[in-house]
Amino acid sequence: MTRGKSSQPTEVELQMLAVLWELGPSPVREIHARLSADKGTNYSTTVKMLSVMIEKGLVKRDESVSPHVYRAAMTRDSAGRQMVRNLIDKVYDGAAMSLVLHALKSAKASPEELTEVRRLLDEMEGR
Amino acid sequence: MTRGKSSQPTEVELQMLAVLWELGPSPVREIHARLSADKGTNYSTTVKMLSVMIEKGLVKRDESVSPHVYRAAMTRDSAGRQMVRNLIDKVYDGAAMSLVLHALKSAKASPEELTEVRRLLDEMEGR
DNA sequence: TTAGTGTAGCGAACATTTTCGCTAGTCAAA
DNA sequence: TTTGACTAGCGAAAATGTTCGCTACACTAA
Repeated sequence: MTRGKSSQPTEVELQMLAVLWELGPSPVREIHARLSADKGTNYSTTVKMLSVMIEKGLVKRDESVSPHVYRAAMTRDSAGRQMVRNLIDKVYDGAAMSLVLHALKSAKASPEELTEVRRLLDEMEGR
Repeated sequence: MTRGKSSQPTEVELQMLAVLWELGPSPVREIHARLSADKGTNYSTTVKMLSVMIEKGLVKRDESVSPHVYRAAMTRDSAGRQMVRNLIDKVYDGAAMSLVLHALKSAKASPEELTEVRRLLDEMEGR
């Protein structure tokens, strides 16, 4: 039971979560449809992955309805925040701004979004 | 389906790279010293990891000197950019700004850094 | 009832990553 | 030359992650 480490979702787990974030709570069938579309994996694989993820607490399941309904245990935002924090620590050695710059450069942002970033900057500078 | 494969460094590989980025080109001995300090792994493990990473092209080795000298094949910046791009795709579904906002929020930025971000924003808005 | 269809789960094969034991080469001090 | 310390590398075990085959149960149309 030496659990306790808040490990990041693995590659496939993340793929799974992405589907769930996109579809919202769904039965295996639908999740699998999306997954097999770009990976061609077996239905059993999807079921198994889901069950592994339940054990890890990454997804929740509603068993009260006929085809059980699965949903992501965390929102896209909170997973994102967690992974950003992780990336900042591991790669940028805590220098979050480096990551911000990289992200900005790899983006095609709308004016509204840029305005939002600007607003947050103002806030941080205490204006 | 041509799926581009940009296999990200694994957990331990990233840890290794981080040490290399911090120390600069170094012999195994020094790399191992850092690593075992926070992981307690064996010397052989460090050597092996390094050799695996050479095969994957993640590190380079200078064999012309007595204790061979290893260095990261990519800079912290370029690895960072790659991983940011990956994170944006996988988690934020292409919405880079969401990541920027998360990163900003988890940061304690210096005025200089904020100014730099602002400058980049101006540039992007074509001012 | 029975055949057929969709859902759930288990255990094991397989793949990849991480760890280490053991062997061997080099170099220099005794 | 022998010994001991350090360096390098190989192969395989251990750990983790991914895939699937096979079984079983529930439901419903005939």
